[in-house]
Amino acid sequence: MGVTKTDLFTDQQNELAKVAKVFAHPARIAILEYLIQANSCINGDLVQELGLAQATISQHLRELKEIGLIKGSIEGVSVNYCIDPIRWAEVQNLFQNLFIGFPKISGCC
Amino acid sequence: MGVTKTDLFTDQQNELAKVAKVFAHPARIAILEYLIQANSCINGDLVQELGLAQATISQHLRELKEIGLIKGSIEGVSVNYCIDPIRWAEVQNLFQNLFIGFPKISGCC
DNA sequence: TAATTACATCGCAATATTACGATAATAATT
DNA sequence: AATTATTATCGTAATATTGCGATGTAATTA
Repeated sequence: MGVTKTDLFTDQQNELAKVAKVFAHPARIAILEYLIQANSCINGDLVQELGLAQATISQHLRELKEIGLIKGSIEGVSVNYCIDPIRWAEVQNLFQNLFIGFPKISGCC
Repeated sequence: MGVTKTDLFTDQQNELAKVAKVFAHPARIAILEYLIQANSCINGDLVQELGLAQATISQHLRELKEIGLIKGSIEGVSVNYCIDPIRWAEVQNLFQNLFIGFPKISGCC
């Protein structure tokens, strides 16, 4: 079928999966890492940096924006993107909460 | 096209994206959360718990196994699955390293 | 050995993702 | 107003993912 049965799962599970999906592409990881070190950048910078077409970068930026990880502000003729620190911490906690649920002490099998 | 241009990115970026893809489905999150609280379980438990078909659960288990997050050991006629603590910590670090790269102090835009 | 139990794999249909050329939209510049 | 620069959106082709019935496989039991 190809359609996820979201009604079978909790809101938290669906939310974490949706966020993880945004991290599930190396171009979006690369964009985030570039934003971390550059603090902010425009679409054209990323086209230069990553070697993907402008339309493709724009599409990845939209997905990052839709999940709230980045924000864009119009800066003259271009759009300045940067990480949203609030959302960033929120997403960090989402993953953290899953990981700390399994303490490494318990060697089961 | 539909095929990711992995050659444009670093091994680390591709690895993190590949791991994130495994987390990018609520059923796999649910399986991991179930394993955290139950310590170990068999395929049939998850079919009962999640309400997906046996073949579907088996497929999700394979993806979790392929990335190394879980291990399965034959237990009579069934297979006992549990989280691999070593790999779990490794994956936790992969995400952690990305998140701590952006300290929340820097309010940019 | 035949039947049973539990899981993996195959094959398929429905849907989603990825990449990009073409084109539209918006703001600055001439 | 026309041009330029930058980004967003549309449409499309190629590929990937999701879910499940059907079938295969391996170990246990009758």
